[in-house]
Amino acid sequence: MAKNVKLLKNVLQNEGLRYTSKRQIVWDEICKNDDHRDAEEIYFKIRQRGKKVSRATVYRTIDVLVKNNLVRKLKLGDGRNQYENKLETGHHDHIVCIQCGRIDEFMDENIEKLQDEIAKEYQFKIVRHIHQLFGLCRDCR
Amino acid sequence: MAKNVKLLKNVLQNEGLRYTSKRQIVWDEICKNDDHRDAEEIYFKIRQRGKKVSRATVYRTIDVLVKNNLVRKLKLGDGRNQYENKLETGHHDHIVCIQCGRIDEFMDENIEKLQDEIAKEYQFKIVRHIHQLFGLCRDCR
DNA sequence: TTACATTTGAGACTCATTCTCAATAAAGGA
DNA sequence: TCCTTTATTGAGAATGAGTCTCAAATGTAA
Repeated sequence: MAKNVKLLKNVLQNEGLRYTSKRQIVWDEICKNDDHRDAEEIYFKIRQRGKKVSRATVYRTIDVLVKNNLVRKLKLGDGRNQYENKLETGHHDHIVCIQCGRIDEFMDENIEKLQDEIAKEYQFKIVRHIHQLFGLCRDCR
Repeated sequence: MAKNVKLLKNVLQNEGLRYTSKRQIVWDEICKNDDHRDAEEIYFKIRQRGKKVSRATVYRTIDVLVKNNLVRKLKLGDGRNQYENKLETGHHDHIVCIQCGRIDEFMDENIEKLQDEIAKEYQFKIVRHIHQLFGLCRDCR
């Protein structure tokens, strides 16, 4: 957990922000779970654990973490955005079951390369991408 | 334009909905432009042309058109969703400039194939996908 | 510990989209 | 054409995720 403290301190320093207990609580909570959760779930889990951080601070902290690459923001386009920590996980995209909500992760080096080629062809300098497959998982089809 | 009438009538029949002048006005407006526009722009353009369709009806009609594959809904995740008609355009994905908002379209058969393989691997039956590249276009980099 | 600047929380606010429900319009028969 | 029934429409209210406000709380440097 000391690693998480250091990571957060770096990010905050980098942004010219203060290291605070509330921010640490939010970042800790996001690290406690490798799944995808929305801001509300994170907010509630924190309260459930007996700590107090306001919804506004949860959102504000997540923004900083996303901007600084500690957290991945998943816009699935229906309702709330989802968040996951990027601690050990390398880059990946998502495959989502539209029935049960299950989210798996995938990563394909070849697709990444093809993307780079497309960017070159269109003369774009890519800074991020979204690649999401939606369908029915093995249990729902 | 007779084609657009027929297409709409088919979709509405298919959905058990009535063919109405308002719905035709919305669909016509979406067909008049091959770009990506949000609901508000479509709504305003219609009023500008001297026709009257309420915002609610614009949204409701677009939903039907999206559901029935006449319109593609683009969720870029910042503010309003965008829509484009799918008339002559085959399947494609989008490459978006985060500076000027420019949206180009791309399509790569190989990426599509790789997606299919991923779906097979994860035992998903894919019904749709989102693939968006975000970056700086040639004029903004 | 002081002095100052930043952060926090509660709830107001935003804004795209959806909902409500009375008024209007389509469809099919007589 | 004129009803009758049923769906559609519009104006504005409601929704809901996320953002903003500002006074109170907390961090920081000296």
